[in-house]
Amino acid sequence: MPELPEVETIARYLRDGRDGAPPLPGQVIRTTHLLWPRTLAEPEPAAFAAALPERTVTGLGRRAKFLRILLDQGELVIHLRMSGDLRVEPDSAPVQTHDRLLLDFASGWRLVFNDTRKFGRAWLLDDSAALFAGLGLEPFSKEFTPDWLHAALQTRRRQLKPLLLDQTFIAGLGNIYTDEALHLAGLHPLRLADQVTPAQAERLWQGICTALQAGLDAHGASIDWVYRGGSFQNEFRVYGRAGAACPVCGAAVQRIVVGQRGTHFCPVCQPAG
DNA sequence: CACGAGACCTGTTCGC
DNA sequence: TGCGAACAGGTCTCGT
Repeated sequence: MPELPEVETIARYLRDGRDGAPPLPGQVIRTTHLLWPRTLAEPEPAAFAAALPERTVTGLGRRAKFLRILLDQGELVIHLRMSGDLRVEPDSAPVQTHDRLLLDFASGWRLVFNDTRKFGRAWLLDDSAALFAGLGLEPFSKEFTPDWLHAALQTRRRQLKPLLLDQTFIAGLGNIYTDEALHLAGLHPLRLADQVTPAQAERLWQGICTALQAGLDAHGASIDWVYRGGSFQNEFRVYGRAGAACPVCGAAVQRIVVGQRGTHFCPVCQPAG
């Protein structure tokens, strides 16, 4: 579920507090409960349980789709993958189906990592540099420019859709925002990267920035049974709209499969070749 | 280097 | 109504 805008939205909620729940910074961990061992990528469960009590949350952050819970010593990194979600509630609240990891704070509040499909992972690290090594540029960084994008595209001979999903190229795009960005740019998802002109690269850069910012402004997208209050799903131009009218030209949105991912585009606004 | 298939998981929706 | 297939916001690994 979560792409950059969703993870960033969750990080902001955790940092600032929401719906009566307190901000996480300042919270002191009292104890942990690991309900599904494979959710913990590192370290071993015993070391994890022994290390966290008494540590204090000092801040929240995000790198790519990784959520960073900074501690007075080290940090807890969480990747929500397809179905993960985080919530803050009193530690007296009943454990829910698919809850995988609980952090109980001395204040009586609790952070819960819920993850239906069990793809999500958590790492307790002294230093996250190694985990983040190899990730591509952040789309909201000053280094991400039309010129950089055009030059980077020239070095790859890949279809745009899978390339934009590649986290070592640009970090944070997922299936929704990639389809939306390509539609905004008027570029076919199967176009080859090294055939993109400077003008087209600039449109793609703008499409990526516009789609991600719109997602952030809407507090992310909420679909199906995973709901967090975001509303970007109401603004989808092509994602999940196969057969419906393109908002620009009215043609029927097409769905194809690229790299095993559903891919949505307008055949008129995003011509092949 | 690029690509496709399979794995990891559970749940919902679709088609017959 | 029942039941299997297809599909879902992600990423890793392996074989070609």
